[in-house]
Amino acid sequence: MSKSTASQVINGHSKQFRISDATRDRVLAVAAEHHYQPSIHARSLNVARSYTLGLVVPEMTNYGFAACSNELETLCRENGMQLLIACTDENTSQETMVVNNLIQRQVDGLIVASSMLHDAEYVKISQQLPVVLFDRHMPDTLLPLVVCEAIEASAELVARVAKNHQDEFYFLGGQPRISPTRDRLAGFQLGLERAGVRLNPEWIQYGNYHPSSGYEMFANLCARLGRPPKALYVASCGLMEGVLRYMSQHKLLDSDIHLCSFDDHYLYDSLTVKIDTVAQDCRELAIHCFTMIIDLINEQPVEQKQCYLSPKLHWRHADSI
Amino acid sequence: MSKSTASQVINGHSKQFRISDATRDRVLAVAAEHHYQPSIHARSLNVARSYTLGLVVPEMTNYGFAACSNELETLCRENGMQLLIACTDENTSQETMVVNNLIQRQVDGLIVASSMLHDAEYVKISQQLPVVLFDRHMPDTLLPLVVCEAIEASAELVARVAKNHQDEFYFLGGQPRISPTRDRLAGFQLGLERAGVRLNPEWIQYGNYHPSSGYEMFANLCARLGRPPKALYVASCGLMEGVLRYMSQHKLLDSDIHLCSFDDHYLYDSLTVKIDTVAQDCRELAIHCFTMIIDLINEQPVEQKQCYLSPKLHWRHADSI
DNA sequence: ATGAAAGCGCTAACAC
DNA sequence: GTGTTAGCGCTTTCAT
Repeated sequence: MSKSTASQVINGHSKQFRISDATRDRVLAVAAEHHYQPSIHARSLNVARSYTLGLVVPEMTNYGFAACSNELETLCRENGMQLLIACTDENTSQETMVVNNLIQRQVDGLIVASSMLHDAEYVKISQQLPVVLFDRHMPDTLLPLVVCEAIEASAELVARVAKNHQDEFYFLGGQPRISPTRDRLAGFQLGLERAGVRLNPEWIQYGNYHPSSGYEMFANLCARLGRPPKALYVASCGLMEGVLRYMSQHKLLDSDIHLCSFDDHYLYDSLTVKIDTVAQDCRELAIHCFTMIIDLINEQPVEQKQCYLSPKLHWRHADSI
Repeated sequence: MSKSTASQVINGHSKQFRISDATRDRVLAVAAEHHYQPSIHARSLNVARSYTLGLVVPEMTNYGFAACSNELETLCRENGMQLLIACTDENTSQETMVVNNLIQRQVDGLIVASSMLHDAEYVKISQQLPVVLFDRHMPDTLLPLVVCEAIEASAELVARVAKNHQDEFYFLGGQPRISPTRDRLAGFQLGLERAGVRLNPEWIQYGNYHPSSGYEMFANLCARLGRPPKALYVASCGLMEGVLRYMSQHKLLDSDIHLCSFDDHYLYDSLTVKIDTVAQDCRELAIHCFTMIIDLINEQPVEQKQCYLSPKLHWRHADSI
């Protein structure tokens, strides 16, 4: 019994190599008896694949990314792959570093929620290995991507709320040039327009996607107005965290501000402050990312390289419904 | 210039192999020019190390585990290692599977928040590679571990609250036999005792650490009493999620129930319901896990193999202070 | 101070 | 049907 025979059996190629059932069983028996564990590294060295997938996210503590990571981990595990997660802290140079790290570890594919403004880096990388952008995308990029459709959903949310808030409706966003901010702002503007509300440019505030930035922007707003705003659209869950912290510290939680936001969180159900949200479906996002990257890795045709998922609106204000 | 010389230089062993500065620079120049990336798999195959660490957690969506994972990822990255995260869904057979997976990937060490009742499996594994238990531990285990001290902290919390709630004080826990439940219950009992309150065995409810279990236990409790309990200690953040969901659905969020729990969450600051908590420090937990496992991997002496960290109490009720 | 050679454990091509 | 062989890219030992 030789190594190669054993190898074929272990990899389940016994059929196509016409190996007799007898020897196959013998191999399997010996393997089981000796608790044989094939060396992934030797295998990877040979076949030039690592059976790993790289996932790059800003932070794992953000509930949405945690949920996506969790789903992707499950999908990977069920398919004999291992997920390698790396965090960028929303920092582009750190992003470059972690991506290089993952490539050096020879990940078979890369799923990235990028903080970069341009896709240049990933266009180059994608000549080397499959890349799928998710959650965020760069303007005019041709790279495969999976994101939630933010514009129409935000517009719908905002339009309905704006009906009751013609005079003021503020917007807190992250970095102005990345897609989540741009799209959510575009939706916000579109929503106002549809409600027949003329946008006051002073309503728009930019920061970054750290909770502290949400806190700060909201604090500034309150200082400027001398009171909390009457209606506010917050562009993400992380920013909302900061807003809520400020409100809680300043006893504003039962002021009659109309809050709405992109991203849902289960604890929003338990707040006195009602928050209407655009809720992304993380499981769906994860499944699409996974099947797309796997198809790319296996060089199977991908029918739709750019996938926009429809989020659901989650209404919590009685008067919004 | 030969492969071996290059190898020495790349690995920074030029000194101890008495390689001339001239050749060293030449090697480095060529490497840079060709964007040379050493193959981790070839290296791993040779030195029988993968420069990866396995982390096993019940779920990444649990805020505490997400935070710990995030911290550990950063620590690994800063030290040239890669974190491999796997989820068990609180399921012991899945735990066995993911652990085997990680071992097969030849992780250099394993950090585990185990759902198992016994340490047998890990005792065996730890003969093969370093294992550190974290967050949870098995009774009488001698394995290295890093956990938060739960008994004394819970007792302190509960004792103070029980002063005002002599007549009833309920406890919702997870699986009765795993350490988080046992320790937190022990603290609860101790706290009552210190407050001079006699424990009514009916106050104690067990489930598992899924939010749905918290919901269900709380629903049962309300049904039994015909009203929400006056004081309640919830053994974890995940269970509290379920409790809050029930309260929100049944408009109980401004009832005068005194809630307290193990595990803190930033959104608790924004709830009308006040929750006093025992707050674990994830960063500290992560740092201790990391340094311990690295020392074990490098076979350096570990001064303290079982590390109990002191959590902080986070008071939100005015009358508790 | 540098190079040659063996071998880590596996897979794939090819010979028998 | 099964065994032989070469080589994946690296590190380490030993000879020069």
